[in-house]
Amino acid sequence: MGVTLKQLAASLGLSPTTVSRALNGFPEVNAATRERVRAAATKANYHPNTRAKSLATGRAQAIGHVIPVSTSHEIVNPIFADFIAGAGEVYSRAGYEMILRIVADADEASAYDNLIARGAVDGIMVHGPRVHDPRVELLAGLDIPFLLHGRTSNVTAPYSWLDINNHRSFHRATQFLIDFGHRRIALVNGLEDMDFASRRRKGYLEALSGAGIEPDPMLMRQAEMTEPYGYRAAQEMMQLPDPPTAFLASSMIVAYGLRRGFSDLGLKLGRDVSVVTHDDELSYLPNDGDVPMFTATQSSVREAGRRAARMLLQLVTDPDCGPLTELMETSLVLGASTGPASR
Amino acid sequence: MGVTLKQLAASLGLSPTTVSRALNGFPEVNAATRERVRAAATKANYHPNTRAKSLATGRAQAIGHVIPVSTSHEIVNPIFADFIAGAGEVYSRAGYEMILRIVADADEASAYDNLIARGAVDGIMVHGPRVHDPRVELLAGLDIPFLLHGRTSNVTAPYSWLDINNHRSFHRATQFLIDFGHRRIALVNGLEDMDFASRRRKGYLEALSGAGIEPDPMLMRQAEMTEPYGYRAAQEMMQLPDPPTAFLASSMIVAYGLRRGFSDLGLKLGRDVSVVTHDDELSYLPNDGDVPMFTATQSSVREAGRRAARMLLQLVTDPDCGPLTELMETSLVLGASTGPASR
DNA sequence: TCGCATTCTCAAACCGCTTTGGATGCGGGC
DNA sequence: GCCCGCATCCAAAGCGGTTTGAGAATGCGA
Repeated sequence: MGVTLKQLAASLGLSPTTVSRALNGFPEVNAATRERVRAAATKANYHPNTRAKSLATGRAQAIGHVIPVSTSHEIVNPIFADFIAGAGEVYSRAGYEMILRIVADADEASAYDNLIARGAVDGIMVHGPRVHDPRVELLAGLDIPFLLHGRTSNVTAPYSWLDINNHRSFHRATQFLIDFGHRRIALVNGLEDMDFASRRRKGYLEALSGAGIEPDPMLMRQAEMTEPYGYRAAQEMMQLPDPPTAFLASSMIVAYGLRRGFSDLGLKLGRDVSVVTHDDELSYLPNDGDVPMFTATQSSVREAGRRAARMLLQLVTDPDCGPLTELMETSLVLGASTGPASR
Repeated sequence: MGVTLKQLAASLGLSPTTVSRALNGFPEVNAATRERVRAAATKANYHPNTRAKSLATGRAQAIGHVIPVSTSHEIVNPIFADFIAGAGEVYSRAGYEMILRIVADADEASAYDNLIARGAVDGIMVHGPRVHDPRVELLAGLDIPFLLHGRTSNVTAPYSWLDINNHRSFHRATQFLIDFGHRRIALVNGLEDMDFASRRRKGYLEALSGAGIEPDPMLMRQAEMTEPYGYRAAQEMMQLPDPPTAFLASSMIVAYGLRRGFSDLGLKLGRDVSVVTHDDELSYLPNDGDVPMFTATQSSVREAGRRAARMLLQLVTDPDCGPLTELMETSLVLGASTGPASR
């Protein structure tokens, strides 16, 4: 609907070639002409048609994000919003478009090759990798740059990823609770076929065994990370014959659920029972203030989005820059939700 | 990177024209030929290049979503994720791509005309409309179908929107509390330059005045809807000389904050103090069960996304189908957070 | 004044698809 | 036998840009 290059050229009495080169900064065009062209372009609100441009150049100038929505649970992980906000920032600055596909996880494979075969994107961001995730091999065979937010555990070939150190993070958190004298420590985890959750569990188990504590299956749960899940975990585990004195939560949302569970049981967080949660620093669930409400392993998923986007763009511009990987450490921030074991 | 139409045609000994028509279901092609083409296409994993196709047809087969992120607060409204999940479902079924732009609200205007001038999208979904929102007029002048999720209050010309009945919703909620004997009712609102928040406030005020209750500025707040905001509102308002006996919350997140505030004051929800909240039915904050935790004005934002997407696609396919509008009613669901005024 | 190297500009091909306007071959009615 | 209509297929012209390979204009030295 906008002005076309041809029209602009005609209005200036120049050829499309010259106008194109003028706008794209090629050296072989007179400085005065270039200025004249630039002025006319902004005046006419000329923007090159993306589709035409990318057809001609062969680059789509777009990155695809495929968000899986589990068909069984229909849950949209709230961290996507912040991650995407971070990534989006970087893309627009770099002149890239973000194209988003929401797919039921069953259709995911076809979503990728559809996206690629159609030439719609130059690169792909893979969300929510599972422990065994066929997508990595699928994408590796497809000859397009891609990057995982997270990792997967069954792939030997190198690939690009950005992840937080879930293992160390939960190892440290567990160790911290142990150092406070806790021995009955519960893990309220996300679904453990998700790679991040699986790593957290390993970190937790290693810390326990390092301290000679036998893991108790009654104290380990996994589920979709909703608030009521946290609530039920608190309620039910606290009624065990030998209840936990501390909890590890996989997200702030779950931690809120735990907190509500305790408060309904008349238990005070940080005194009667301790909680360490992972905190993705979602913008609407800030865990800050003079003393943050929760002791947390903290890492901004928004920042992760920014970094992941930058890495992926680098892979797109220079496909041979090799697999890029980044492991972000979390910080363990002391809040009001932890205290020494009382008994 | 995939097979091109030309290659496919060559491999079949046919012209590109025929192959194109065969695949697109034109009648002037022999049934046997068509089958042959189809078979070859699936075998070669042929997908038409989106950019080329849309260049040729003039339709982008894409819808743009512009998500404003307030520069001052850097808050990403969590409802976007669910709304977009709903819309995305509809788009993929209809063969449309969703392209997402995250923009600081200052740059929003330019984001729109950039998107359009580049011919990147066939339609635009407008998020988070404010009471006075220049975007509607801007878009109206741009000759592209668009639809607001929400409304704006300062525009006289008709435009397409899908909204929930915020006014009636909060009017009913307030009335419900009044019927329970509450007279000191607090409103913990979102930012009131947002249109939805402004309408909720009006509904609230009208119900109060209908009952002859003088609104008290001390009982009305507005801010970005975070959990700590709810917490502080509860803490501070309950320490007023004449504290409220009931609260209206603008979102589940705020309601959780309120709840935590009360519980820290030793007050029990539904007995000592009542809360009615709006519930967008976010997937990770379900308010259900035998007796939902909160009495709530309930409306699925996921479903809103689906409907809005369908409406927008209709506007795209038939631009003359006139401004489309839909006002979704919320249901007032009774939960455990409300009870008769005690004093 | 001419020749030649520099600048600057342009015509045309191309990216991968759709679509218009024929072309071809065949059978049937007259 | 001729002409027409129908069923199939195709060549070529776009869509709106970029890019290659030249051509025109200019400046300079000889």
